[in-house]
Amino acid sequence: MARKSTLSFSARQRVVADRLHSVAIHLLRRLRVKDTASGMGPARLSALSVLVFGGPLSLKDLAAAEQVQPPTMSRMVHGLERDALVRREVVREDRRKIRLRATPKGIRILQQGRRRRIAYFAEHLRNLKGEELASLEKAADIIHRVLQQF
Amino acid sequence: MARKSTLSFSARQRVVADRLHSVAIHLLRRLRVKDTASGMGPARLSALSVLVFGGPLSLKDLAAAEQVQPPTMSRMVHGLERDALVRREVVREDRRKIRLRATPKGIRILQQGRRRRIAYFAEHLRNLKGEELASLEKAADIIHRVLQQF
DNA sequence: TCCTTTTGTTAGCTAAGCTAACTAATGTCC
DNA sequence: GGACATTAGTTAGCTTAGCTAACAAAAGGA
Repeated sequence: MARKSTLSFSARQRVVADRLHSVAIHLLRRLRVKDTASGMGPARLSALSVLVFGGPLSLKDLAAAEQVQPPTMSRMVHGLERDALVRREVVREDRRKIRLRATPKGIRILQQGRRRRIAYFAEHLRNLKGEELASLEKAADIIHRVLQQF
Repeated sequence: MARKSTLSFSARQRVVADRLHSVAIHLLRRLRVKDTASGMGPARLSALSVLVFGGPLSLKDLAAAEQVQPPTMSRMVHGLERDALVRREVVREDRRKIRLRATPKGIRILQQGRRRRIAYFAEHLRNLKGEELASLEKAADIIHRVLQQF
């Protein structure tokens, strides 16, 4: 532990960033296994989750939220509509736009998948002590705050 | 804070799992932006990183590490070879197998990309207090340990 | 030797990413 | 009101990444 004090402050930030980056990647890689049950690819799941948790959006806004170009989202929405997970509504004030909304079926399927992931992860937290769980909770809050100022 | 004590232990595990899951997704989504500079898709970056940090592997093992089927990895390796990021070596003891190894160019490009991501993330940790940084570090260790028993 | 298993590839499909070029609706300026 | 520019979404056509099925070649074992 003595070595820690020899690290400059900014080097320590890099170390922490590196470790969190690494565990985030590996965590999501493990949890991804549970998504195959939904029958949807990760891109669709992610787009659908934006609509479910963030409310209706235009195609352009949804594309931006997913960091994807409009044509890509256009086709993804087609697939989601075909499977009745999303429906489009006309926007009377601006008839160029479309309003994309998750259907009840879309909401249900997404939440089931989410529950599967969370349950699987929570399983593996069972052996942690209460104090360790508290550490994780605190870290989640800190990262959440950090992300807001990105 | 009083409400916390009304949660059962397993409910608290689910809450923590949910929050960590959520911040992990959003963190990686932000950092992904920096990967466009590498000119490689996420699948290639990820496969290459396994070779760089984990050493040479057979195609089958690399496919398993990436949770992908052998034909998928076969094509990905072709692309990586074409760009001289990976090379294949014969395994004299078993001539069915190939040994995949990252080239110096592959190593360099991957490490540059990784540095970009880490630096970008570390930037945003600058405003944290030392105590908060320590919380994040502790959490990363705990998650790392949890992942090992998946 | 002959059969089985293992490793990797090929063929052919779908989904997901991109840019370029288009249509339709809206906004602006005279 | 008409001409032009801007904005929203789609279409076309390309690449990459995922899959299964079917195959070839090497290794292993009866």
